[in-house]
Amino acid sequence: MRTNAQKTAFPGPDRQGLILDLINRRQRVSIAEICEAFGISEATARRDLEALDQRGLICKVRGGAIPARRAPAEPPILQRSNQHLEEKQRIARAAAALIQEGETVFLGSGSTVLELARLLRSYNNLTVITNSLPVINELASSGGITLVGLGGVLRSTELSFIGHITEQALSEVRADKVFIGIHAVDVGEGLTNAYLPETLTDRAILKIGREIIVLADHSKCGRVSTARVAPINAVHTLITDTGAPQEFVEALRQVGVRVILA
Amino acid sequence: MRTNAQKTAFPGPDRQGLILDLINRRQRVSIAEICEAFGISEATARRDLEALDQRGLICKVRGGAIPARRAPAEPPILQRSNQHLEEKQRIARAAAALIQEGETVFLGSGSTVLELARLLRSYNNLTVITNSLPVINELASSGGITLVGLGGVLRSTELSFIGHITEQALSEVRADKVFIGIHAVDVGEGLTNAYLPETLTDRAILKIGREIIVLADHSKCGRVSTARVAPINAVHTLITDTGAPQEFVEALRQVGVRVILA
DNA sequence: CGTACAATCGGTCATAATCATTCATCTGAC
DNA sequence: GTCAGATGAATGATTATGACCGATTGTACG
Repeated sequence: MRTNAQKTAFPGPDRQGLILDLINRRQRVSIAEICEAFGISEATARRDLEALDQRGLICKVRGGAIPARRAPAEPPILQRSNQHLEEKQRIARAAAALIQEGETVFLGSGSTVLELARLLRSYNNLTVITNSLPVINELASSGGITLVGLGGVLRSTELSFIGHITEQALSEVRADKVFIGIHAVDVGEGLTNAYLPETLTDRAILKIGREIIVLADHSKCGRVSTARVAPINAVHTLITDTGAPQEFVEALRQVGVRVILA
Repeated sequence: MRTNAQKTAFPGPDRQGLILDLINRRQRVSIAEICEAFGISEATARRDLEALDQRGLICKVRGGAIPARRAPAEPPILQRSNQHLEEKQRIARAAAALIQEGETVFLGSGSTVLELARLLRSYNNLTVITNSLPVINELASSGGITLVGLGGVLRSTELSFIGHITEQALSEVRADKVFIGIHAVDVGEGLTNAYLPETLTDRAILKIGREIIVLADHSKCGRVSTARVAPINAVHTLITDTGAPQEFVEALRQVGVRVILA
């Protein structure tokens, strides 16, 4: 009866999904650009933005819309992730090079590990276990990855799950490789963190993997923090950047830790 | 039960399989295209889509249908979540009114429950347990809420955690009130969902709370879906909107379910 | 500092497409 | 023949859309 099919447009709600993608990609999109891109009127574009804004997916501003930094709206981790960003990305690339398809890997919390997660989005046939909420968000929509979240009590400053629920879940899983960030690494004191309640969870994490790989930029090297997590010989591989003190790298290698300089 | 085969080339259920293939191949198919392709009326095309949607194989959108599972960006929850948005928000407000500070509540997955989570952001001294990633993101930055994530394997179409890790974590927690959405509610068949593997997790969820509160807009009422989750007497309270059929509400009250019309 | 101008916004309204529902008909099975 | 399920047409309800208009906001200019 009706043969209007070749109407190029995307009716209704699923156009909103495309608009959302557009906004997330371009960071800022004007009403006029949306009208042009989809061949719709200003009123409709406005309504779409209104609907997306209602659901908190974007943030309307005068003249258009910007992404709603909400899920990955990280308080402290956001500030930190810009420090040493270059080094962190290099470290993440070196870490990704250690991962093969078909493997099961654990990713811990921290901004460097998050960079690693970003690189894994396009992988196929990979199982990722994590207790980091930003990592989960980063990989949630990746079709090729089986994502296992650990659960537990959310520590809101770090956006990671910790506690006995986390530890119990850890006892149910195993990983080929464990990638964690750490607050401080020292040859004598080993791995140390700033937050005591997290220690037990960190120790449980170290037990689930055959190979422990620590990601730490040079600002963490040779430092000692409050809470002891594990001795240095728990670490198989440390990936850091070329800014790490030469003698620190040497000392680590002396005690049998493989050190990769990215 | 075996069907007929008449003048049309592709009778009944067989045709639905072909439609499913078509949708999966083309990503988006309009009603009119289906009518043309199979030589059937608009009404029949609609019925086929309805049947496929009920089984969770596709996702109906205005003007046609799209595949249920698709990698890019936000999954069907996005498409679905602005249908009946007004009703959902009213239902969410009625649900929030049942929550007092100091309580521990469980929030399930689904768009209506997500609206409830949005209302809880400003609460103080509240413990929220959830297996829904959107709910976690919504409440992650809320200082007054202790947030317990359940972990498990992430089901990417619904962004919820399911599986035996989830169920084990559930055995560790208890909640004063359990709020869940559901795909379909019927007096005789009770609660039913579209996705079979989720059933065990849903049942485990029902066990952790003293009071089970189901949130379902009127489009879910009197419907039956594929997988049985629980009989109707497992539900203590149903919150729906005023669009629910009067006789449905009456029948529920007859069997002892408290019904709140928002 | 205030005014004028333009862009943008939020709302109403009419229109057309789409949807859900009902009812009558058809087909094949028993 | 009777029956159940499937189908198609018709109907009223719902939704998406675009045009219009007054209100609001931002900005340039005197």
